[in-house]
Amino acid sequence: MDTLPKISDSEWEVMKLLWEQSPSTSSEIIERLSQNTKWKPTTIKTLIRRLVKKKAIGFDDKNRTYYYYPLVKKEKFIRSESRSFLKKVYDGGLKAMFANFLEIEDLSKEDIEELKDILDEKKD
Amino acid sequence: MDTLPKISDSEWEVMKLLWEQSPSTSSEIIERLSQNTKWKPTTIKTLIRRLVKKKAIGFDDKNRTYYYYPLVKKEKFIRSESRSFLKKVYDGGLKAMFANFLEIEDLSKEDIEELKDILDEKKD
DNA sequence: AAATCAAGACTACAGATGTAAACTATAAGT
DNA sequence: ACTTATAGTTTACATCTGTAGTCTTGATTT
Repeated sequence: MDTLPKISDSEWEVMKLLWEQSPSTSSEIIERLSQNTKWKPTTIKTLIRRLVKKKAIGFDDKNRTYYYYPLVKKEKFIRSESRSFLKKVYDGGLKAMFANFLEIEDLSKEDIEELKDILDEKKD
Repeated sequence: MDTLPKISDSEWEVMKLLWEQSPSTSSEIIERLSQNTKWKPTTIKTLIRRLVKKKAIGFDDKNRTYYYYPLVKKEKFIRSESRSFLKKVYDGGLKAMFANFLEIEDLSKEDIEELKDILDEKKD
């Protein structure tokens, strides 16, 4: 497929779990999401169902229990999401965006060094 | 105010115009937005109206024509939007985000140097 | 003064989203 | 076999979004 399905903010949480660990059953997903959110199990089931409908995730049916897994690669998603964010908020200005993040986030000296290293690698 | 209103993607386009140039009349906004979008004038008027309702923008009424201007500062918005993006997509991992953007976007050597300078200043 | 135009207000309407309760069917325990 | 717990399905419902048409009213033109 070429066009990535649109994933809502809440659905993202489910995707992130599955990208991190799949296949997972819905109870596992519910279990883990309940730790960080206040969502009721049915809410999470709805999210799962919608992701299936959007073809963002699939599942294997092993005697009545579904094992869910992502159908779209994390990288593709992150890339697309990152691009649209950059465009929407910074009008595509990567440097402006970087500068802004450097200002609004607290960075330790170590972080700063690491970031410089990352930048250096790019300069090859 | 403490809680920023939620601004939709389309509404952002209006905000960006007003942050850049305000006050503006609706015809000016319509005029300028029509260049980059396919929105009908009424669509744009709806966006403006919703932003007023959300208290993201305000207006002065000068004999039947409204002059709109932002009620929330660009910086606050960008900051909040940036933070939630970082959290949602990169789980708050600034370094991961940087590395990823450097991969998918192009930065000139000069840009990289500038960013490193910013980092150095940060290190004070 | 009558007709017309422009700006804003009101109405519309389908699809997405957040949030969840109710229902169903099956597997498992007693 | 009967009850119960469980996973999945259906239904719900208000709000937000994208997208726009219609209506009203004061201003402008003839």
